[in-house]
Amino acid sequence: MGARRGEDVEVVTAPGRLPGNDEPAVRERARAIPEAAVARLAVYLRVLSGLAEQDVTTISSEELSAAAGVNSAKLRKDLSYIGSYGTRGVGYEVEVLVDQIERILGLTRKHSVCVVGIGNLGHALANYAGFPGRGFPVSALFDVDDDLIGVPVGGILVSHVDDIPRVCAEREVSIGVIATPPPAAQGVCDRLVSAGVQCILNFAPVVLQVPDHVEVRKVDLAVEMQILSFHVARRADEAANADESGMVVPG
Amino acid sequence: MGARRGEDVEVVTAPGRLPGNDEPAVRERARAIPEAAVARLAVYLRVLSGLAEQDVTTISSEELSAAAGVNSAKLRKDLSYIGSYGTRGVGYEVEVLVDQIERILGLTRKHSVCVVGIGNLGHALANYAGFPGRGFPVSALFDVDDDLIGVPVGGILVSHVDDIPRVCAEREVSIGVIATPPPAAQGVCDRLVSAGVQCILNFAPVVLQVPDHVEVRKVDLAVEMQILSFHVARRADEAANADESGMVVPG
DNA sequence: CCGACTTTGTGCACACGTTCACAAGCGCTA
DNA sequence: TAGCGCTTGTGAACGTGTGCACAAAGTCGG
Ligand SMILES: NC(=O)c1ccc[n+]([C@@H]2O[C@H](COP(=O)([O-])OP(=O)(O)OC[C@H]3O[C@@H](n4cnc5c(N)ncnc54)[C@H](O)[C@@H]3O)[C@@H](O)[C@H]2O)c1
Ligand SMILES: NC(=O)c1ccc[n+]([C@@H]2O[C@H](COP(=O)([O-])OP(=O)(O)OC[C@H]3O[C@@H](n4cnc5c(N)ncnc54)[C@H](O)[C@@H]3O)[C@@H](O)[C@H]2O)c1
Repeated sequence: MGARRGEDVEVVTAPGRLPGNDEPAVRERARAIPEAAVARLAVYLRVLSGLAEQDVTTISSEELSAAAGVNSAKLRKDLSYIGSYGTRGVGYEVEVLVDQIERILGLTRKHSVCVVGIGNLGHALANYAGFPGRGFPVSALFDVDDDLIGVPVGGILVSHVDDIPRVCAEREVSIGVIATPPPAAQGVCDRLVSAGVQCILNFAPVVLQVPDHVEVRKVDLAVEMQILSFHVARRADEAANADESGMVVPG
Repeated sequence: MGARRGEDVEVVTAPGRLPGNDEPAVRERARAIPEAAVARLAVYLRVLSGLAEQDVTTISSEELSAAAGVNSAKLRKDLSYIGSYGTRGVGYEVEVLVDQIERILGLTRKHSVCVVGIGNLGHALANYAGFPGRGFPVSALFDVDDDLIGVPVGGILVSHVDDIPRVCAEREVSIGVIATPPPAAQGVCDRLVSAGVQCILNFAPVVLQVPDHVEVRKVDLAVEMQILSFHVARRADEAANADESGMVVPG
């Protein structure tokens, strides 16, 4: 290994210098769980919760992976990131896995959520029973529309966006959901950040600029649609190519 | 190159044998665009459309990448997958890029969308102006609730799920959006698939089983929240570790 | 107590995706 | 036309994620 090519220019990776760069994700501790694995753990957790309700007490990696729609080796590797809680020759205890995944995902602590922008989407989110049911109580709603302020939606009164700092502090909001029109999103984001919210879920189709310590995830339906569209197009292309090149003309 | 290690076991990649395996994604043609790049192309497209409206005619990879929130090298590589449409020393013509990305994403063709499950979320989706605005006209709505059948939502009458085959064929639906309660999702999915829908966007928190030729994307808000929760927890852990190990106790 | 059988946990190789760094190419100026 | 400065396009290194295949470790029947 090493100097395979003759012109290695002493790549030293600039030890600890790097000015204001992007911080890919993890640097310090090597024992980090891959982001992709975290997303899957959340899925396993949902499947396992369902199984627990059906009084299933034990499950093998093969069965669980089928239910979660993944490869069984991947499932075992994912679970290995959080520890060794299986019994060889038997499988995993459902309850143990639920507890351990919840621990790793930080679900032992409740995370209060606020929704900003109580329009079509905001209403649906505020009324969604799936959040509180999974440890994410919606505890504050915000909008700028005077007709909405003070109105109860899903059992919670809508506050004015100007009150974000106070209300978020009082109700210990740790996750902010942005469901405003695109032009308002960055402004709302800035307010949330200065109110101390460190996690943001953004539905507005804009790229948010945030400081390094804030985690943003976005849900962009148009992008999802376009990815689907791409696959349709690619498939059509392949079919066309197959017709042209490979296929023997019948007759 | 070649036999670096002493025990090369003649890895021949089993020429064309592979029985009924999973087909990871692409195999045949090497000139495939990475999935991750496709998602970003959709984002670039949105940014570029905004620029075009502001009469920006030319943009460099540096500027565009900043606006899209990615590394400029990544942006250039992404664009290189679709061809060479830049001018060295100058940058890219906005209009050209828009056209080319739309071509690759298959957006030259309109993709009719249907929404199944017109509850809280389904209403929001049916009323969402962002879909038709981006080439995805919502052309059919379905539910099982008799009180909803025949009612107009967002200008379209709600049909009964039993009519999925007929209505989807008539209106040439190519993308199905599932917004039903979780237990109904798989059934709805099966109906859509047998009606010939090949792309599905699923909001119900369940793992859908579909044939190989159907493309499914899921939007799972609880999973998104849990990923955010994980990062909060990890951050808290790191802080605690830093306190314990490294930091000098003051005083 | 042993040996057969089952399933986990993981080392390893490969595939995919990201980033760097720079030659190639273009426009502009003299 | 030659030279200069700028930006693209990409080869190659690197890092991350995936999947195979198997040893390790357990259960269970005899
Ligand atoms: N409706 C959908 O199904 C859907 C789907 C995908 C994405 N989105 C995105 O979600 C966002 C909301 O969509 P919608 O359909 O609910 O829009 P909407 O117009 O129905 O609601 C927007 C709400 O935000 C409020 N608002 C405006 N400016 C604000 C500000 N500065 N601070 C706080 N609140 C403010 C408005 O008063 C309104 O109540 C948009 O960005 C949209 O692109 C919506
Ligand atoms: N509301 C949200 O913000 C939100 C967020 C994330 C995920 N989801 C998920 O989206 C789905 C819908 O959520 P919602 O809040 O709109 O629920 P909802 O109960 O308001 O609406 C569900 C609708 O589906 C219809 N339906 C039931 N069975 C059906 C069937 N077999 N075929 C067709 N339609 C059927 C019902 O009549 C109802 O109109 C759920 O799976 C939910 O978990 C919702």
